[in-house]
Amino acid sequence: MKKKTTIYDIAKELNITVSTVSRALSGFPAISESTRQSVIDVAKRLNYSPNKLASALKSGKTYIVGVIVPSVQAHFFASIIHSIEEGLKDSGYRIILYQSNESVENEIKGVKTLLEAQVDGIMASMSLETNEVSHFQEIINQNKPLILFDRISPKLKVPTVTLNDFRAGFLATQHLIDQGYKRIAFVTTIHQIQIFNDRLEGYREAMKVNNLPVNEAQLIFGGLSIKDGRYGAGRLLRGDNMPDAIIAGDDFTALGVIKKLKEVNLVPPKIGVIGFANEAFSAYITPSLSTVDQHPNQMGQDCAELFLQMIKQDNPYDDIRNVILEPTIVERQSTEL
Amino acid sequence: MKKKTTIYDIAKELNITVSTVSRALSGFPAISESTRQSVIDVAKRLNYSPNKLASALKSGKTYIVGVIVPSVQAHFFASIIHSIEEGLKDSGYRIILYQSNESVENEIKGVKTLLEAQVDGIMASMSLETNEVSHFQEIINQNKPLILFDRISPKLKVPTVTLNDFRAGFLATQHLIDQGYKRIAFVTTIHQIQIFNDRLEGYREAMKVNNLPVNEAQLIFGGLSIKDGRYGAGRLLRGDNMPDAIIAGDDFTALGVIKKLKEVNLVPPKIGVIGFANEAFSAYITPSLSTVDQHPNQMGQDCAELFLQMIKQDNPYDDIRNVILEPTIVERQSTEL
DNA sequence: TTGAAAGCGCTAACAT
DNA sequence: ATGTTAGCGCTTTCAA
Repeated sequence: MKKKTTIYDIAKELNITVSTVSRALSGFPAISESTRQSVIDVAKRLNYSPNKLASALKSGKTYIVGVIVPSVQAHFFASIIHSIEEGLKDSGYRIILYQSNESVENEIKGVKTLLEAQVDGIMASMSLETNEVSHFQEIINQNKPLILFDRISPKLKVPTVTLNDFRAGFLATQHLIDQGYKRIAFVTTIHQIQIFNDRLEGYREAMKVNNLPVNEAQLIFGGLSIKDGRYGAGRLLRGDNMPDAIIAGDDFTALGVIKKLKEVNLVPPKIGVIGFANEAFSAYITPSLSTVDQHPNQMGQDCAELFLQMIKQDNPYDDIRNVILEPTIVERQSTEL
Repeated sequence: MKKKTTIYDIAKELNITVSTVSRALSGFPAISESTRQSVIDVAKRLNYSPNKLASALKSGKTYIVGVIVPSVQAHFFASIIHSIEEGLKDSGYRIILYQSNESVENEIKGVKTLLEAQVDGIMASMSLETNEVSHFQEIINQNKPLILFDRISPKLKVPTVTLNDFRAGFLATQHLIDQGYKRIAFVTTIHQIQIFNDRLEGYREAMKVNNLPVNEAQLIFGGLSIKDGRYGAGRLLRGDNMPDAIIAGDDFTALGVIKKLKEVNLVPPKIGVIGFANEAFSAYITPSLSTVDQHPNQMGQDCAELFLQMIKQDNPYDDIRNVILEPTIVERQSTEL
């Protein structure tokens, strides 16, 4: 391995100084076209590759944004990440990904790691476990942009991009009611995450305006996963006054619910099932799953925009915007009574 | 925003020098327990957070590994990433993700970006478009570990982790034959990627040892996606001597094939369908999809191990190991004649 | 056990 | 248009 070329090597080669080289390479205007060209030529010949670490250390800007998500395995988050990248790429910002795997501990470690890596800002969606948010506060203290999306906390006064989750819960419920379902159960998470509470409230509201009773025994609080869906459905089947429809906390949970229902020959839409997130598989399972589209691509795009705006301001938290997207119902077979 | 605390602030506070602070913080042995403790106390009090950029610049090690994958949206790659993280975390290495989105151009940009960010090594799975591999050569020239997984190139003499893809193709075919299928078609990619060629060769071999003819008109070379699967199945249906089973290049393609077959009432297993990768949805579609498990978790773990071994050696390319995993057939309804 | 000092590769204010 | 120079925050050799 030959030692890496630096701007000093280029400077020596051309008998000029490093500052000239630096300027030539970074597109500084006040420089003669001929020097610029020769610098670029020599750089190419010596196979020069800039050390962004050094430049970042000096300039204080890494052009890297940290993104923290519960998991990339959910199509929902994968899509958001994709559009964040898309929305950022023209401005030269890159992202570095950190997965919390739904653990606060990992999330705290993530914030720490990203901050130590001197990222220029952080975008995050919280883990299910997250109650306490002081680790995020540190980002704000450093006056670096923090943007929360989807799973946010009201304790943090930062720009956010979310779905109107109350409305999402309302629409999902109203859709079931419109299809003729009446005894509607809800299988959701036990964790105190705002968006899940909002959805539940939306559900209550829809039941109320339609003069339908909410059977509190049919609100199942557990986890969100295929397994939890099976379990939740099982409990509902064993209870009195069986529901005729089930709203599941997300599409994975809905999948578990459906599996359980199939086993006891109550294949949807015999019992209606609707989920949230419009996962990749939801259109392809049988029966296909009705769900609520949360517009991940729009979310990612908005995150990117908010970030770009924040770094333009002298104080990123001068003008805190909270973007709220409207959910869309995706009607499929599982609710097609 | 108060200025960030540095080791100088801590040093001043305690009337010692930065070198002592640095040593105290990095677990240097020859230091008195009392100084170490007071340094740690003050660091905490001043809310010190190390600048890894500076430390990396000086030490030449970022403890970051770049990972390049075609897309995180495929469960297969998401699983690999997850186990790479898992396998690396005890050694203090973090990963930064780069998606090529199946474009060579992006892939080249990815290598460049990661190298400029001074990552300590790179793990990559190539885009479908990649033929020319000189951009990867640069990593080797810098004497940094490069590990290729799944989609590799024989042009690069580096450690690899792959599936025995010849065997995968063979087993998939043999499975169909064992189920009683005889006229077996293959829908795969037009791109010259080794693993896809190997699978095709495995298929040919299995047909041969079973004395079954290969109908060259029933080898469809196109893309790999739901859309491509539909298209491929369509072409096969319109041809003479319709196949009684179809091997699809991956599970997404298989999904497209199944959708098309359902439309014409040839629901698998009436026509057998098998895919590759055991995607998340494959168990849940109807009929559930038989597929080839490529052991992504094992792959990720092996990548991490190879990397850890490479950085331990003085020359990372001293002892090039090529790990080959054995595929496993996952039998489901789509081939259950 | 601790200190002094050089320097990683780059940028940018100031000077010419 | 180009040069000089002082760091960014840290690690590490050498000396004490």
